[in-house]
Amino acid sequence: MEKPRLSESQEDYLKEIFKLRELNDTVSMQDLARKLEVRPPSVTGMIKKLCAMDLVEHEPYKGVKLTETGEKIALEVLRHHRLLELYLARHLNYSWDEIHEEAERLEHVISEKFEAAIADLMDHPTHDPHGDPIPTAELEIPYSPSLVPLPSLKGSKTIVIGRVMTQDKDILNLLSRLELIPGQEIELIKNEAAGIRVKVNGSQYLVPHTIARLIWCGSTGT
Amino acid sequence: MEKPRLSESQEDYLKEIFKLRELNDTVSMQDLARKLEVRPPSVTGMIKKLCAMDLVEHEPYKGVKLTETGEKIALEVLRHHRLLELYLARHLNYSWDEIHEEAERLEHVISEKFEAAIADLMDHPTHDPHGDPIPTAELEIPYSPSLVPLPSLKGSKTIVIGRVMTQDKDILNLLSRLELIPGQEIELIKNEAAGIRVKVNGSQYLVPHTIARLIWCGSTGT
DNA sequence: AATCCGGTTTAGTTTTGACTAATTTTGTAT
DNA sequence: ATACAAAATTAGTCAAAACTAAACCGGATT
Repeated sequence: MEKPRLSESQEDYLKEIFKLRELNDTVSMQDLARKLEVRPPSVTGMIKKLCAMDLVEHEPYKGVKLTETGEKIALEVLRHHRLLELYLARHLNYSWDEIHEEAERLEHVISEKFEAAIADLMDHPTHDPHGDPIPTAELEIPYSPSLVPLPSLKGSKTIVIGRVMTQDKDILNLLSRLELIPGQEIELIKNEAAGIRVKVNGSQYLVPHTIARLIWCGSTGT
Repeated sequence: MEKPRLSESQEDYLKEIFKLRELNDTVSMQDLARKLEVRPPSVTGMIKKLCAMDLVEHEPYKGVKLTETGEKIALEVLRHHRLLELYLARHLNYSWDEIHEEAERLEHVISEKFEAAIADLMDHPTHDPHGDPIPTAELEIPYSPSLVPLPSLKGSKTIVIGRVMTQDKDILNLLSRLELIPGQEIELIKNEAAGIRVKVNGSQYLVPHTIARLIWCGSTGT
């Protein structure tokens, strides 16, 4: 099975299927259409092609999942994306909310050489600035400490942010200004009706539930 | 006149027209077809579209040239390309013969932010590793010392390589191994029938005329 | 002046990946 | 059991950018 050259679209489909699978366990045409910003018939059409290439399996009216080969490719793209995000942040002074957009375009065009060069330069990091795991060069997903969404936590304690699961620029921008970013220790004050009250570096905020559920936390380095 | 969003193909056409214009002063469909690795009818077709967008002017059966707007865009792409080449060489340890290929793909997808970031990082360089001038942020072509092709030189003297005008990987690879690269001082020995005899860092080579005419030289820093 | 030939253009086709409109399926609610 | 609504699929269209084959200039040669 030699390696077929995929279009950027096709890579995006595979990547998105992979990411949706992590959350939903069944991936619908509609979810894909929303994420990829295309209409459902376009998705059905593309899925058919990917099916013919043995990159996905499709039960009509049920859902899609990646084949072994499809997942490999998705992980390659994801590795490019996340290495690039970290690289842009660390070496080119990109702010937290700008990195996604640029990486989204670059991920499809960098060579293996480029990938290896920036991975070397950054000492083979395991997580990107949003806390997302970066697949290794062998396309394994690295170990991550177990995390839970902020709203699921009870009582009041000190925790650390592990991952922020959105790529919405405005939300990211807001969170970065509040320093609600991976690695940050925060103090859980109270779970109120309107949101979750937290203390960050001395400042106290009420984080609305809609935003709080995007923030995944773990216990502080014990 | 608002800024139209161009496809990568279209950017390549404009860039190539600009580069050919520097050499030939009239740009034929065939030259373009060769450079872009496309058939002549494809060129005619695309030129028509670019004409309709007021990016080029076309005298049928004569040739094309860029309009003001078209040239601006060509210079933008060229700036991206040449900044990227230098960046890859300086910061990601790319070898001299690898940079062109990668820059060729990246030039179309990097943002203004990326461009500015690497330009800053490198202190706003004026020439890329091949000695080609890098258009400024304002899209002016920077001053370059005047150069002449190696075969046009008579007598025996010491000169400095200013520019190597090819992007053929094999030739670049050869030249870099002989250290025949911009900035290098070389000693002109003799213009023979088979080529030009030069001395570089103590080693003497016979450079065939086909290759010698790609090497442009200036006088050593007086 | 007529011819010829290389370069250019026209005409028509293909592929890719989107779209809309119409139809079909599936699961749920009556 | 039937009907309905949401989701998925089919059928057919469009635009971009390439292609081939065929027709068409226009400058050099005779």
